[in-house]
Amino acid sequence: MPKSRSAPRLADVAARAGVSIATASRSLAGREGVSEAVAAHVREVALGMGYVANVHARTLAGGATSTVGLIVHEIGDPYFAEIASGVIDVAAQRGLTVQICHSARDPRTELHQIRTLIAHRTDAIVVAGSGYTEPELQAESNAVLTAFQETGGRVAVIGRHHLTADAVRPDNEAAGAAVTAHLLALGHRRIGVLAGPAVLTTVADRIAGVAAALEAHGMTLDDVPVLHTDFTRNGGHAGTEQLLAEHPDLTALIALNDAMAIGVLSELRSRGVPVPGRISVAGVDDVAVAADLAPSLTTVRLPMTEMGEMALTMALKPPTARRRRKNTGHELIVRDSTGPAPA
Amino acid sequence: MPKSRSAPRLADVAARAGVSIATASRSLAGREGVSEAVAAHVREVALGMGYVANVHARTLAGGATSTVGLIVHEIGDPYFAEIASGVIDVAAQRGLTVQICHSARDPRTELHQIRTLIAHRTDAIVVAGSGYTEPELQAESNAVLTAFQETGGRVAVIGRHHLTADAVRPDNEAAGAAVTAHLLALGHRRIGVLAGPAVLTTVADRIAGVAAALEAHGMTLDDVPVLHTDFTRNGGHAGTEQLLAEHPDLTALIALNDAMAIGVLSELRSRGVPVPGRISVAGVDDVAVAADLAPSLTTVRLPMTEMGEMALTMALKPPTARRRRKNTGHELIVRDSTGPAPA
DNA sequence: CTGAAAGCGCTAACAA
DNA sequence: TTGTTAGCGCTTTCAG
Repeated sequence: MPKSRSAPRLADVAARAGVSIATASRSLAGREGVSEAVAAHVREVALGMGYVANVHARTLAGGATSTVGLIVHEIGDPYFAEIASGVIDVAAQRGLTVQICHSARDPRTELHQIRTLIAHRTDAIVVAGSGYTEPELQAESNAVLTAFQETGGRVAVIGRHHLTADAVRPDNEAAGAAVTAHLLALGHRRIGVLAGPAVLTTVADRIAGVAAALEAHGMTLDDVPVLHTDFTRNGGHAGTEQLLAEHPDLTALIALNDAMAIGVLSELRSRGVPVPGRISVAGVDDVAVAADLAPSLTTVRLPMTEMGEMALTMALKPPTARRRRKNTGHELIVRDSTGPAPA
Repeated sequence: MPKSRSAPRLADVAARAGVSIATASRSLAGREGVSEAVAAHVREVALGMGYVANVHARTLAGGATSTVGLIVHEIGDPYFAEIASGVIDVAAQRGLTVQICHSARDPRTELHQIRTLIAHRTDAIVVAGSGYTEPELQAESNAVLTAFQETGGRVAVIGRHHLTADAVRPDNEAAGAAVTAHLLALGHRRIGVLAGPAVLTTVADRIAGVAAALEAHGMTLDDVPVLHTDFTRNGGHAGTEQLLAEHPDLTALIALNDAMAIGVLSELRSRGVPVPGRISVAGVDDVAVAADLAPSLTTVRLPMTEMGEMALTMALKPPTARRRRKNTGHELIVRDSTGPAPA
């Protein structure tokens, strides 16, 4: 790290301005108890010297910290990139900086990253990756985060986690139900579901939504093939191949996120299968490019950027006795990738 | 920030282990001068107490910060998200954490973010956003970064910046030349260029490549309309409209990044213009979705993830007397959005 | 091999 | 209104 020899310190500013470091500190922090004239002078001197307070010293001394942590599965995934964008903007607005870590969809890595963030004494931690259906997988993370909160740390999660913290809850079940209902309304009955790992609550919840919509039409989940693969483009790609091999008569494919849906469309196109003429395709999330695919993708919009904003805003609020919970909205976006079931 | 009362400190570990804090520190840091037996015991006690060193105290005392900074224009842009992914992975591999800031394509904001990162005493700073053609716009940033480097900080930039630092240089000019040559080879002569803000070096360099390729065919930049709009999907969208209004006879459109190209394709599709039948479209970057658009996008691949990896790796190496420079490769990826010029 | 003690730069009582 | 001073938790000489 920088051998801070030579980086101007508060003491240097104080000396140059001819005041004590206490006065300098107050002036720079804009705190009470300094004559405006002196304060202005100090600020000017500091500016002239290019003084920037050492965040570590400030934090250690009990001043406000200034960083928050964000854990995503993978920032290259547009879903998380959009959430991150929201988090970063809210943070910047409040003079905070964001540390981003990858959990790589692995609970052990997630735990490790949580520990890292805690070591950095971030003011708050936002866990944006999906939760896990098995509580044991997050038990240790929960213990660590609970301890963190007991010492004054703030935590917010996005999604359904087995973590004791405030939460932003995407309408996953409603989203799953919405696409399914849409397809059913179009007359589809032979529907295939491409799902991510069953261990993710996001996947489980969306499937629950699918089931609910099916039941409203007198069907059950047993009537539709559900394939669990990676929650990525490749998962959608490979899954389509397998699903169609086993069920060549499917007329619609639901991908439980847009990344998978993109893989589905790609696979279908390379096979020359008309969409939606022969098979309709729908996703969930409404990532930015969904509208630009061809055919444009029917999906359910989840407000990712806003979810990031909400999560950090929530985390930064004074804690309440009870955990807060905030549901997102969702909106079915019908585009060109879905159409009536072929006769 | 966490009222660290109750978060175990080194002193607590030392007390519990029955040693001095100096010994505890050495043991935990794996430093010389402690009997292996004692060291092991201390580590065990620390683990048992869930002890995690306070990064701020450690940094203040002269240890390494273990965080690096990354400045991108906007993380929601896939180009930067992919770079960030590379940076984060390399960082994680070395036990470092990454602070990400948005510069929003504004030099003043960039300067502010650089200051912020320096205040955080990050070990290194990676500036991933494009540079500016006007040196004055980055003069202050350069001064600040130079001072940072003089105090031991490390800096690497991606792109052509007026900043004194190691640099990863995307083959922007070659990329611009490659798409242009490709289109010319297909017989196109009435080519329109959709460019981002002229003030960005990325844009300037890619245009220079376009010019070079044109000249190789006995043409010049004056023979093709160049429109400067936003370096985003919307820029491509709006730009297409304007360019076609003024030059209805164009047979090919070069967008200087894929985000714009996506906007171009979208606009063309909504107008019912056949691509590439009537107009060919090409981009630059090869973001992940380029292959999944319809028609799939002809573009030039720049290894974004790898660029992120290279930049941080470079920044983390011991500094050399001369600035390092590393060029990326590039590869023309011909897909379905380009075809022979209509007769 | 181990411990005591002096800071790192800043904030926040407490004095003046 | 301003200055003095005691830490914040850790690393690192310097003694023992």
